[in-house]
Amino acid sequence: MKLTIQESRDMLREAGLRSTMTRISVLRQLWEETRPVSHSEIVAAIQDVGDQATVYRSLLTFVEKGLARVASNAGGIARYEPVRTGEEAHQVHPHFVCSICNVVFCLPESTVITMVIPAWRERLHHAKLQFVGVCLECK
Amino acid sequence: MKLTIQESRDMLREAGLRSTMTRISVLRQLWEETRPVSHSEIVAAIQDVGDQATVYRSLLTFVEKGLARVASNAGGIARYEPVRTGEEAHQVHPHFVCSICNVVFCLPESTVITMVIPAWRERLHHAKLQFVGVCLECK
DNA sequence: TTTCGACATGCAATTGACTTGCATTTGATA
DNA sequence: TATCAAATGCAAGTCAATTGCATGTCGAAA
Repeated sequence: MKLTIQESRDMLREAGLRSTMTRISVLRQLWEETRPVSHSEIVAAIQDVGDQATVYRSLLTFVEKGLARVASNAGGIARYEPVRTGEEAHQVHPHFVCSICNVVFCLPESTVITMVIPAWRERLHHAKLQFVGVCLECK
Repeated sequence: MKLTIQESRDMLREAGLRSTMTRISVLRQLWEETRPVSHSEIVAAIQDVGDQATVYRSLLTFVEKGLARVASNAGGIARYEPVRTGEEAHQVHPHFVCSICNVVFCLPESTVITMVIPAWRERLHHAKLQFVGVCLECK
């Protein structure tokens, strides 16, 4: 799902952040991808727009402000995805991780059904469900 | 759950590995812990028994041979846990991750109920369920 | 629209977990 | 106990992540 520049500006403003070239580019890139992407992938994708340290700090800020989250740390590499409005905080968002190439992609919500017993629900404000296997490419 | 030295030797032998001081220490340490531990935590725990590179290679080997697995990469740090016999490959093993201090600990299986639709079951040979929140210490 | 201060950036350097090369040592089989 | 593939110790290298600091810029107020 793509984001217009104006939509990006609005989201940043709403989060209390200044609109800068790098931030807009990073945010749009996150929304353009269909899977969680790493810092270096974003740097490569928006090359010439902002330094890697700036991209890094943008991502940190986005996570802090709730515009993005770390979807996975598979293979020791953080992968980010946008937080879309309407997503329940405790909702399980399933990902598939290839144990060979470490690619991460989203699974349809309908792939899994998960329930958390009520006593824990409050304490688990965000859930990550990660399935590890071998992707079709590596197979 | 502790492991005797003899039990450790047996497990290593069964996995086709030589029994060495470092491996026995690492394996026993994994089983002694009640939560997944990082490479550096193990190095600290078994100090004087083996070099960090050896501990590292032991862990890699254990994962390869199915004696251990990476339970989490939270915060970019790999945490290992022993694979106990009888654990189904596709069984969901839930962990709690503190979003502040990154501590990882096991949740009782009964905390969550997860179902994977049959069409995907084969391809998802190992599942990781990770709940992110704030631990009591950080609260 | 200009000014100004806090915020954000670019660059370069550092950290720290992870990983590897290689000479030496050692477990376990013959 | 002789043998040698496997395992180790040491030191060095890799790479993502992180930080310090001087400079640049957004955007609210004048």
